[in-house]
Amino acid sequence: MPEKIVRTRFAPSPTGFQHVGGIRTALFAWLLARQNKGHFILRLEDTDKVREVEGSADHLVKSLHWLGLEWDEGFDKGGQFAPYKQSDRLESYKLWAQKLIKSGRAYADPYTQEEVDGFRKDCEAKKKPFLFRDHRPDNPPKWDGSQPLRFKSDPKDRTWHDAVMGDMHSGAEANDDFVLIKTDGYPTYNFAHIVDDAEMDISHVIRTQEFVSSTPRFLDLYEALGLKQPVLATLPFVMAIDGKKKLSKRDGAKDVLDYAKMGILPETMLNFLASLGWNDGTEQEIFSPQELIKKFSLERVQTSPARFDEQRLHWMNGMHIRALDQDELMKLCSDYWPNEAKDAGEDYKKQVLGLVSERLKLLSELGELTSFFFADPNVDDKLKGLILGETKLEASKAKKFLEVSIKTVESSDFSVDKL
RNA sequence: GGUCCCAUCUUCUAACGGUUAGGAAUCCAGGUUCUCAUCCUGGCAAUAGGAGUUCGAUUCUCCUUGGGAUCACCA
Repeated sequence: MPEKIVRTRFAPSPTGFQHVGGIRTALFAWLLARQNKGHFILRLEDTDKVREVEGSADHLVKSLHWLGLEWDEGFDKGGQFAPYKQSDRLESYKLWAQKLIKSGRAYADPYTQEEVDGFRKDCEAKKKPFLFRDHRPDNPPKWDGSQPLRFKSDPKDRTWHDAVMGDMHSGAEANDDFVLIKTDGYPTYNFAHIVDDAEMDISHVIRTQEFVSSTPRFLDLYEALGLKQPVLATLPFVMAIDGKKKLSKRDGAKDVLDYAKMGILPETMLNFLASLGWNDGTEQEIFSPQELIKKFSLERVQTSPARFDEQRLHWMNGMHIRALDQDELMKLCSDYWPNEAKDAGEDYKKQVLGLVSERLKLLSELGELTSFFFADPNVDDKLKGLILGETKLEASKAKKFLEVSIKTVESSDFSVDKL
């Protein structure tokens, strides 16, 4: 039997920029696909029209391009299972929904929003967990799209295997009747991603921990739809610097392209993100993208969360900068020269770069590190006046200026305290 | 509150049930380099707590504690 081809996907929703946590998920999915000569698919999960942010898709494409995480099929370039944008796939979801209705596994939710909220509050007051299925209507109306379509869950104990987390289990409480199709006609994530993964023949679903608690529902849905479940791989969170919360935009996570602006190299970012939750078991710390592809394995992914430590990122960037040859570095630096250097010749700049490349951690440091190579220093007139009694500094006087300065410094008590 | 996940230095992490618990970032002390940086040497620093299994537990089991996630017509 031929080994099934590995097909992984990255499926963000267009709600703004990509932060490094999301990118790490993309990276691991990409690594797995590349390692197995499989396909990496970029899908856009744009079913929440309220949260959608203009320009997100372009920004996403730009971010992945910068990192070199190229995809084989995607919402912007098509492919065998196009379209790859959920809002273009509504017919598919309706078809699968009809199947569920026919088999008695989906029903129209007859309640108003207020009624459901009432049920919920009731349970809260009684300190009981709220389960929609306790309010399942006996004779639901025929679904006409004006009501939410709900999944009729099959609550039971479930066990499953996660390629990273190992054996997992959950009780029947984890299953409930969730919404499949909203009243705006769009499917929910819970429904849409299952349908898409199946139709796009995704072999490995890689995502972060927040979905663990919904996994029993996904399993329920696979069963009801008669679909084979893909390999599930759950990644630990990338935590914010303070280590208290998963990294998120709300708590100040940075746009991955901000790191590009700072002069973090893409290979540094990939290396660093890979090191957050994965290592090859040796003491090697610096990996090229090619080495990552070769050595990555889901089995060696951690189960515990890691913090995003920028200090370590900067160190790693220095290591990657030093691994470049001067010509490559020269090319990358082109946007980072100080204003003073705009009239300087390439050869001169190259020499300057040679002098500072050893100490560069971020390309954006190039300006302050080199500006004095391109401009005469600005000597404070007041200081000159103080020492020489005059403010004009000609070549003949410069020597005297320095001599006096040295004497002044030497004769003073040049100690930390005095300073 | 229900359900679920997690737990080694400050941080990222290594350790077939047997190691003086290793490496890396940071910090400190030296050395090399006319400065800085690079580089080299050394140092500080951890198995959350308690039971159990075992000749032996960072590793397996249970409890406690702590942290996190999720309980939406968001993903």
